[in-house]
Amino acid sequence: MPGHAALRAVTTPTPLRKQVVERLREAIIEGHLKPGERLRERELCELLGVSRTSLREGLVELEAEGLINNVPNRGPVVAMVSIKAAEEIYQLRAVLEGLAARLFAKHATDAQLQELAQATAGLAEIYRNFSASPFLKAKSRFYDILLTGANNQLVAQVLRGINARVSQLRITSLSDPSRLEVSIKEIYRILDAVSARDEEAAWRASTEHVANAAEAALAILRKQQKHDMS
Amino acid sequence: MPGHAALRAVTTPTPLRKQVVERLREAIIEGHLKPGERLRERELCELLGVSRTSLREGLVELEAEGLINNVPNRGPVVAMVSIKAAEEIYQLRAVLEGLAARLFAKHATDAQLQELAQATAGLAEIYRNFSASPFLKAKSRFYDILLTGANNQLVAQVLRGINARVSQLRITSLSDPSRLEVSIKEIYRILDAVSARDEEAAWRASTEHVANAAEAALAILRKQQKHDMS
DNA sequence: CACACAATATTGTCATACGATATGTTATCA
DNA sequence: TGATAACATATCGTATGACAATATTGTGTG
Repeated sequence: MPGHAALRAVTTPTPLRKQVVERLREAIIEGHLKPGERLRERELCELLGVSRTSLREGLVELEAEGLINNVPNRGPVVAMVSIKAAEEIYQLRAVLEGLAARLFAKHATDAQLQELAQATAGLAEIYRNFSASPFLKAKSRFYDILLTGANNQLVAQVLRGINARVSQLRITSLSDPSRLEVSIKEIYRILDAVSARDEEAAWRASTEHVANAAEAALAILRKQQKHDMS
Repeated sequence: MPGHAALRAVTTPTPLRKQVVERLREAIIEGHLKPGERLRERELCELLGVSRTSLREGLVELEAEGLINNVPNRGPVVAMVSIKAAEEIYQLRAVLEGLAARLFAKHATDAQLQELAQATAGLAEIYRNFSASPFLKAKSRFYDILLTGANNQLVAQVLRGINARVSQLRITSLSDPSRLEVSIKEIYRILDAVSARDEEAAWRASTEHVANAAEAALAILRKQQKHDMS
């Protein structure tokens, strides 16, 4: 927009609390704060440069998200994701993504369908000359489109919430390279189903995709845990 | 060792923040705080007899739960449940309860199955000489058993969260008396399915039950809204 | 070495303060 | 008069300091 340089976009500065939440969430997902680790308020205040007031409000939000547990009079601890919890997460994810796919098949515009097709093609392309970071980015793009087209913000919100917890495990589709190829095929199945506006097929393809991913991930997790014990 | 935490919980008084959350949540669900109503911190502090610190921490939690919206520099507002939001909630509830029923069919002990049968019988009994409050209590008992037997705490937690939002609508199964009888039949269908350990049937019975309830509730909601406009 | 006990750290809650933004009111001017 | 600018007030976002209650750590004693 030329002219009127004085006009700034109406932008409310992000509240400190939100920034706290974002930075801590990232630190937990990235693994800089490890499961079981205690979080001392004083430390975090200094680290983030905010007052206890804002910090504690942020912690409450993270607790609601399930990323930390609050032990009375001991303060917050980075949540431990047990294998049981991981199973629960995958069970939930399956029906959530299934629902999203079904709703996408029902509601998505043709433009959104096309976007999803492009995203899928991009995913396959990256897979051919593989590289991790772009792959994850492309996958996240796929789900963004899917959730937008599904037109159910609540499902999107819940999915985002539990995804943070899965990320903590750092068990992605990449952990088991042998699954990558079949994983891509499963995604194409989802795309085909929604393209055909076949809700049932979209549901099946999506839930089965998650179930398979869960199987692979949980196998790795169980092996890891056994290893940890020695 | 788990179990210690439970012991401590008995000993320690519930934190003020939690009490704030409970009381406000109840006030919202009961309709004493109405959708769209502004919540002034100062007022609530006096009303609840707590400091702004504790109150605000509670508000953060309620916001995460979706019961209030925070408008920057204007403070929290009791969330408005639009018809669109209600639709989204019912869509989500259907798959969550479906999953719970399926998991119950798979994992529940025989004792839990029997409990569920009793709860269902109790529900039918109350229906015969009807009275609202015990009916709702019995229904909530049914779901408690179902969710316990499903053995997925995450699903239970999410369901509890969104149920608070549905309650806000004060559209219960009671709003449409003509649906009550068929509703009971649907619940028996769920019971029969899980009793037979038939996961697929449990899934179908449960999702269809919610879908039917949604249809009835949304019809009433739409009518209400039309009426509000005049 | 185990155990009691004192010293210290940390959390939960409160009161107070102050700038920034939003709302409401009054004064001013065309 | 009606619109608008200037001002006054309410409320939020954040910070600081305080203090009791509980948890953790360190120390001395039997």
